[in-house]
Parts: sequence; structure tokens; C-alpha cells
Amino acid sequence: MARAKYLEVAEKLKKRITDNVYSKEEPLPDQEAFAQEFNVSRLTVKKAFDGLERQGLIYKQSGLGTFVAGDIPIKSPTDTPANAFTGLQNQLGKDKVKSDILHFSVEFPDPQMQNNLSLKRNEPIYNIVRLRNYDEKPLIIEHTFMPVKLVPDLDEKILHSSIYNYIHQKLHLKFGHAYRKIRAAKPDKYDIKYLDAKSDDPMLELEQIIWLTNGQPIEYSVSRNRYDTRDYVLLDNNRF
Amino acid sequence: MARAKYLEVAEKLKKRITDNVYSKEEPLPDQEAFAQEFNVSRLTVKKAFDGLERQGLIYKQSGLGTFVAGDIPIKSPTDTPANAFTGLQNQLGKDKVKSDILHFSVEFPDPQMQNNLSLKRNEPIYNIVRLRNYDEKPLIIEHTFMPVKLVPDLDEKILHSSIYNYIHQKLHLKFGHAYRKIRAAKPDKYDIKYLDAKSDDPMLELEQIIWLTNGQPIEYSVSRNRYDTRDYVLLDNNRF
DNA sequence: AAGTGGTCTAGACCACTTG
DNA sequence: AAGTGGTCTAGACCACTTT
Repeated sequence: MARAKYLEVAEKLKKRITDNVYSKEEPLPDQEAFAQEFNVSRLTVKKAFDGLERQGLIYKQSGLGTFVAGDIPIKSPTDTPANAFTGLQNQLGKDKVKSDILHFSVEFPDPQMQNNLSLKRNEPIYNIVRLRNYDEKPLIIEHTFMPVKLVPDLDEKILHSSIYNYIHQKLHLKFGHAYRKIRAAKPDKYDIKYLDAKSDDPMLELEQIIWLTNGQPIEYSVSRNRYDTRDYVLLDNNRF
Repeated sequence: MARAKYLEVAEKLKKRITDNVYSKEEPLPDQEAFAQEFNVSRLTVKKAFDGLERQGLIYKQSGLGTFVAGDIPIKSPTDTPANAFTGLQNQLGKDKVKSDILHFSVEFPDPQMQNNLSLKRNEPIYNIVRLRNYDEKPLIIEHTFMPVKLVPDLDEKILHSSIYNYIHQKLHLKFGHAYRKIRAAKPDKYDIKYLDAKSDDPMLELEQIIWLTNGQPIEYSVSRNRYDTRDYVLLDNNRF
């Protein structure tokens, strides 16, 4: 099978929806109509619909039909998705994001990092600190730890562009799930030095562990943002 | 149909998993085995598995089997789920959460709130400010706006307990999706007065719109937390 | 009564992993 | 080769909404 049919259908529907092919007052054609148009079963159309619903593009009302979701009034260009597995370069654009490497070393994990990344104490990790700049302005300090065994041959060239793309496109690994904590914090000396934070400026911190689809943890990281340049956003869906 | 079979199956499996019935090294019995045990088709078992996977309890590897997800090292008791549709009382316990009503009025929405809640300017809204206390200590200031037409007969008694439970259990409305923004901010005079924040303490702010399953927005709210008592947490899953 | 989405089944084939 | 989860179909019945 080349590619799942329900993904093809979802992609086509998504394009039509974002192209405003369908009205927001009228329901979409029903599932059976799309099944006939795309030559698939109704269940396949439903599966595509389910995914688009989880992404917040549509909502369904049993007995009534399926509708395009309205615009989100509080959405703004500075919003950064907190539930997403794309790197910063892919979010903000390759040309506008530049990364300074503040630190790059290999070391043995301390007990806490052994725990965070499910490692033995003789399994080395990368310790990476990057200052990510957007439009020549400092945006985030990112402190990342990754197991060497899962991400071989990491080097400065990759760190200057996108670790995410290296992991996906070169190593063909797939992220499965992530646990993320978002908190506010007082600035430390690095925030003041590299992010130009004032001593009473709040910082927005994201701490996370990311796992692969095979259950192995591949990243522990802490990111610190200026409070006035960034907020984290999530689209949450109340379905099983 | 009383209740969907896949929900029943998922519930039973969830209980077994949290009761540590299954090892973390060995795969679970396969889908066909559960199908026979529960007298359902394999697809129904798969649907239950899919949901549990999205909740982060299990992960599946095609060709290998299904595994119980490991513990989350950075998980802590103060973590508050950012992707959840349960009220504070249900999260922290009914007896420990007390709410002071700082403001409660009905008014016509200004243009911005008309936009946030898809209302005409003659459709009234509730304007509610509550101080939520946990264990007798101030925890959050919550500023909530809701359309009167969707939530009739709101009163102080309900505000002192749980608006969420009123909406679900009495009005039988169901939340569909939410858009949430999390940011850090400097304290304002209310934070200082009610949350005992110092002038250089950072605040953690959550702004959100919640929609019902029929696409109508039912809540716009802004919540402010002390930086040292709370963080928002989300479990994110990289599936369609 | 008619139309919508939700659920469920039995059976089939596929891709992937391990022996 | 055998076993796993992933996908897909055709057909059926259900609950809900509107006419």
C-alpha cells in the first residue's frame, strides 16, 4: 500500500477547507458523498474526518452533518504551537532562524538524566545549548540532552540548522509522544546575558521529554523564552 | 446502544494497566486475543487501543506488539493538565478548593468579546472574577466570560462550587475543543493584592476560548497563577 | 419519514518484525 | 514462516435531528 487512503482523503479535504471551498453555514457533503467521489468506503472518509476534527478544522454533529470550524479570534502570528513535533526552523522559516552554539559536548549522564532518558550511566549523551535567533534577534535559549546511541554523528553543521530534520529525514526516526511542562520563572544570568532580559522580566520556560514511536526517550530539553516575544498555544480536543 | 463497546473495552484495559496487571517489558496480548475475551471484533479493540495510545498509556509497534508506556520522570504532583476539560474542583478535589467571588455581573459584550464569543452586541454575557484557593491558600485568579443564552440561571451558589459540573451535569452540554495560550507576565495590582505576588514575581497566564461540540463558543477566560505554585502540562501525541 | 453521523462485524490483504 | 498491528470493504443497525 503506497499511502493510507484516509490520509490522502484527509489531505484533499484539508486543502479544500483552507481554500474556503465550503461555506461555514452549510454542512459539508455527507460522508457517503465523499466516499463515492474518492472511491473509498464511508469508514475511510469517517477516519479522515475524525483526524481533521482532532485538528480543529471541522466538527461533526450526529444527525445534522459536518461543519467547517470558525476562525479563532485570539489566534495571533506570534503563537507557537506547544503541541507539535516540528522544529523551530520549520515553524518560523529556515531563512529567518539562526542558531548560535553556546555549548556542545558529550558526557556521561548524571543520575537525573539517566532517569529522564532511560539510560545506563555509561551511555553517553549530547549536552547542547543553543541560542536561537529570529530575524537577527535573540529568541530562545534551548538546552537539549539526547542519547548518543539514538542520534549518531551529530555535528555543528546540524546544530546550526535543524536537529529535528536530521532525526526525521536522515535517521528516519519518528516522534511518538511528548510530555511538556510550561512555567514562568525569574531570569537567570544567561537570560540576562543572551536574551537581554531585565532582572525583573519574567521568563517563559518549557521543559519536555520526547519519546520515539518505539517508546525510547530521545530528548530532554529546557527552553527559555522572553515573556514579551512568545507564548505557547495548544489546540485541545475533547474526544477519545 | 447503551454505551460504545470500544469505550467499555478501553475502560477495562485502562484499569488493568493502571493496576499494573501487565509487564512493561512484554507486549500485551494481541488485539485478536482481547477481541475474543471481550466478544468484540478486532477493529473494536483497535479503536480502544488507539484512544489509550493518544492518552499516552500505551504505544504500538507494527509487527511487534503493544506495550505499556513507561513512567514519566518529570511528572510531579503540582502538574496541572493544560489539555483537559475538567474544572479545577475535579482536578484538585472538591473539598480542598474554595472560591471567592470577586466580581459577578451581567453586561453587554464589548466589540472584542462579541468577537471572542461570536455574539451580537445585544446578547448579554456573564463577567465573573473568582479567586480560587487550594488548602486555604490563594492559587489562581480566574476571569471568565460566558454567553447568558448558553448558560442560563447561573448564580453565586454555582460559582462557589463548579461551573463545569453545572454545564455538564445540569445543562448536558459537552465541550468540543479549546484554544489555549500560555504566557508569562508581570504581576498587576490584583495579583499583588489577592495572590500575594511580589512586584518582581513572574505570573503564569492562561487565556482560552472553549467551544461546545456544536461549534458555539461558550467560554473566554484568563487565569493568572503564581509562578511558584503551578505549571501547565500537556501530553502530546504525534498521530493523525 | 428521511437523512445524518456513530458503531460494529467478518473477512481480507498489507507492511513490518523476529525467528 | 509466523505473528504483529494497519488498512480497507460492504453491509448492517443505531441514535439523533429535521421535515
